[in-house]
Amino acid sequence: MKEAGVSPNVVTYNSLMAGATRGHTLSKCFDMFEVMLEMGIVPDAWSYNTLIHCLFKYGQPDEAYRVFNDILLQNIYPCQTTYNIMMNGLCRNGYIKNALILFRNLERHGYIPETMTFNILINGLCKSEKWKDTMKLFEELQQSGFSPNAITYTTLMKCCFKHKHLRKGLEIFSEMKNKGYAYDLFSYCTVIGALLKSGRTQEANKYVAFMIKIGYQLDIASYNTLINMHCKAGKLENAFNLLNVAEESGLECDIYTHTILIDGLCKAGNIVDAERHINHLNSMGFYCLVAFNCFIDTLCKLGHIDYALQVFHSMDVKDSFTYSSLVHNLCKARRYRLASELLLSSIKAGLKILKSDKKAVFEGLTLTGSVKDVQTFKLKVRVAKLLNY
DNA sequence: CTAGGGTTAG
Repeated sequence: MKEAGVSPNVVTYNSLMAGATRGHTLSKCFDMFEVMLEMGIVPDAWSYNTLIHCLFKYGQPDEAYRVFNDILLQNIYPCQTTYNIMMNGLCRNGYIKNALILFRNLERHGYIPETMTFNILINGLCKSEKWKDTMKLFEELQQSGFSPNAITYTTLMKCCFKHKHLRKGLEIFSEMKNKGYAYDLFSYCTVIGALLKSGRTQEANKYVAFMIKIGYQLDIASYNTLINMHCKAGKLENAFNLLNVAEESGLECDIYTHTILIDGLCKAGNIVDAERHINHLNSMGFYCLVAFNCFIDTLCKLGHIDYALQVFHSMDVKDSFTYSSLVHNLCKARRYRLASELLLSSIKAGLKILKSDKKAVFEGLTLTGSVKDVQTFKLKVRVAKLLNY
């Protein structure tokens, strides 16, 4: 543009800011905003929307809120999108309450929310495990004059599946189909994924058949779902064949693809290839925590707990799955002392622990340790929890 | 410029 003698305007810089946000750089987005100011170009609502979105996306809710307040003081009027971005950003940074307060305040000032606004809040409520409030808002959406769409239904379904309400989730899928929103690839992947996870292979196959019949252009996420289906059935060869099909159609496999295949290899008992695949990923600079978790869990189940511990200690990042697999399997192997130490470490790391793991450790210690040991351990757990909250 | 899908433990 510069060479052609064309001067950039506000739209040019808005585009650059949006691109920077997608390309994962907060600083670049800011740079573009500043260059725009230096050039004497006046930012518009779009510029601020993008800036606010970028700040939320990269975990700076306070700054985002400051920018929002700044524009209220200027002559720039926030639009529907501004408010949507605010509510979405608040939800994603753990401020669902504030998002709802903003929503209700806006309503009082005559703001009419659209389907997307509801979807943002429904998603936020789902993620913060508030099922009743979620359904209340869903009711509100239906009475608002706007209609729920495929995104609304998929969000609700995923929330059901996450909380093991498989039947309720399938009911929502039926409702969605009856209302004519079923021609949607995302919703099929959600349903199939949930069925596979709960071991309902037959039903999963049924929906896969529907999905194929509709004739969607499959993307990598849907291929991952199908590859997972073959892995769960123990048909590794089919899984790898499908991987080839995906790659031949120009798709690039991602971290999910690798993880699904590694888990498939593990579950098929092929720990040699699973480890090879993990090392291959590492050598390319990918650290895949979930794949490590699958590997550790399988090692434990096959009785190689000490090797699992070795892998565990070599890991830079661990999560509740990593700890839980080891704690559970150490208990099964009656190695309660070590299990209790790991359980304590995970609490200290601020991770969520399973009731079943805690129970197994307590019962194991009670069975094999002295009463004093058990009491000391309980005290340590309590202290660790207090320090976390 | 903003909303939904796909991977692991129990």
